[in-house]
Amino acid sequence: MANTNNESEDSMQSNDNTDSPLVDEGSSGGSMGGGTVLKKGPWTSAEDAILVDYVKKHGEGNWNAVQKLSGLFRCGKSCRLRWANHLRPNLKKGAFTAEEERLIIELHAKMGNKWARMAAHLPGRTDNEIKNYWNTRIKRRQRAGLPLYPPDICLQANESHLYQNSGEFNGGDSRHNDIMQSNNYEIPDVVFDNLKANSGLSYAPALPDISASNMLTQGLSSAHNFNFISQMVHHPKRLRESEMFFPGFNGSVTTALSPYDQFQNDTCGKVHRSFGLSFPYDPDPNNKSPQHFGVIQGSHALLNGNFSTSKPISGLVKLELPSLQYSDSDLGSWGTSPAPLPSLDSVDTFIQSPPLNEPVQSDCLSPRNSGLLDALLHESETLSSVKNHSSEKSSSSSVMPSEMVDSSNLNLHEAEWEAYSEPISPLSRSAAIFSECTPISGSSLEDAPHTETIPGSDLRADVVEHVPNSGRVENDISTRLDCSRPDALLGSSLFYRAPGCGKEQSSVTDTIATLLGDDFCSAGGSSLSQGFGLGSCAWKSMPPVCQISELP
DNA sequence: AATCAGAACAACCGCCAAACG
DNA sequence: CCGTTTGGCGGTTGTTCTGAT
Repeated sequence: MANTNNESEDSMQSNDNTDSPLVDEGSSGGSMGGGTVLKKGPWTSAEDAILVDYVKKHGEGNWNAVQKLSGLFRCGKSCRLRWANHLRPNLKKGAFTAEEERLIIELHAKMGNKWARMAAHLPGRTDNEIKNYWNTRIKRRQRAGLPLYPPDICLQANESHLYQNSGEFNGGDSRHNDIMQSNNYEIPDVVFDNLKANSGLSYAPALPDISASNMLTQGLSSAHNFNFISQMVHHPKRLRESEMFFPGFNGSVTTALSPYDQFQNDTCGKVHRSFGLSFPYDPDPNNKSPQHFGVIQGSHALLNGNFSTSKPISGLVKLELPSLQYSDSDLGSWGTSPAPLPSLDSVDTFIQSPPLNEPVQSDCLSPRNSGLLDALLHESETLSSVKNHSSEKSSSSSVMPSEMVDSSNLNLHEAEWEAYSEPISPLSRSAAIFSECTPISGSSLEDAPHTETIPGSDLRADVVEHVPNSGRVENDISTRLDCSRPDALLGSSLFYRAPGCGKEQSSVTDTIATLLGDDFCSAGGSSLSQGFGLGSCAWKSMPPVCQISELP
């Protein structure tokens, strides 16, 4: 800040007040605005009072008039910010709740750094709060060597980022590239590097079937996403304006959110499902409702979450590969385990410590923790089967539940997509497009809740069965959400280095090829293979997709 | 008790787009 | 149609607080 001294309005207000409550040049670096010295730096309570009074009298807006009408020596911008972030009524102060945190992550996975939009989904919260929270979280995870998103949604997150890069998401706003980069700064090294370096390792425990399916879905949907993107590329407006991108998501979620309480009760569940992940995502020790995670999401989430001690196995390795191959029983165990999220510190510790052998890691939360090697072997085995099936892909009833779900969902949700899409929105059409890519993830997500009560062993079956049949709105929403993520491709990490959509995409292709080659080839069921194993189908479909995206 | 690192928070800056004249 | 103003958004920076060493 410009001024080092002052008080933060609340605690230090007194000093400034001694003089003119409004102008305190000494402490705050002032700026000349039209000859007047505009105060900068922390606001004093006196200033706040003036601003509040001003808004009461004149209402919000016309912030530049504040100085003239109220005598407050602050620029309009500063006034607006102060009002929006601190003085505005109905502001929710205090730490984010577990639900909010989870929602933020989910939203970020879908939207990227669209703080304002995200704030719209969090009543009483400001974009600045969310931004700060996120940035802090990023730092934390970066430090911990963890991927930006929980394994469950990691791919989704990447997709969203990719999406942004592609320009679709943000309407080609160059700024988003920056955002992406900012986000990616972490992902690339962590995820990407992990992919290559750790291809051999699988972070099996991380993803339960569901999550795996999600990931797969993403991978599968990625192609769709590209298509979507290519179509969407033409939209001149910012993404912001086209929120309908996620008609289902925004609509349902937003509405649900309005009443926060309701949101917590109802929406959360929906959202979680919709995202298909109920990831426990955040290592945040603050999580107040572990039960949440423990149950639905928890089933995967927590456990698979980055936090599970089991995951961190070999350092950064784990990129969150989906492990669909896990036995249901495993899943069940996951779901049931109410274990609290490990703190980041613990994570760090694991990372630093080597571990495959460490029994400790394996056991705790993650189901697969019994051993990475085991997991790898298991995965490799599965992988082989997966590959076989993958060729047949989603359309067929492959072994992969996720795929099944996808295919089923594709048709299933299309109508709903449209329904959710804004009639007005030019993008409504996009909804349909998305619907095509309907993701498995959605299904997985959705099911997560369902499976919640169901024994882990039944989980997969459940997914398969329910998804197609269920016309549940929630499920749909979730599906949409996933679909909505046009950006979705497997990992922004894959793309991040290449600026520009076309380049990115092409680079993606190359990267994919490389990854496939290295990773898939990597002996013994590489974690990647498993990660993409599911997605092997998706990968296969990728090339065409890329080409499409490259089209003008 | 002192120091340091990290987290959390607040505010500013620059850019962009819509609104307005 | 063009230039200016205004509002909004996202990124960055600075300060303070807190916990660990």
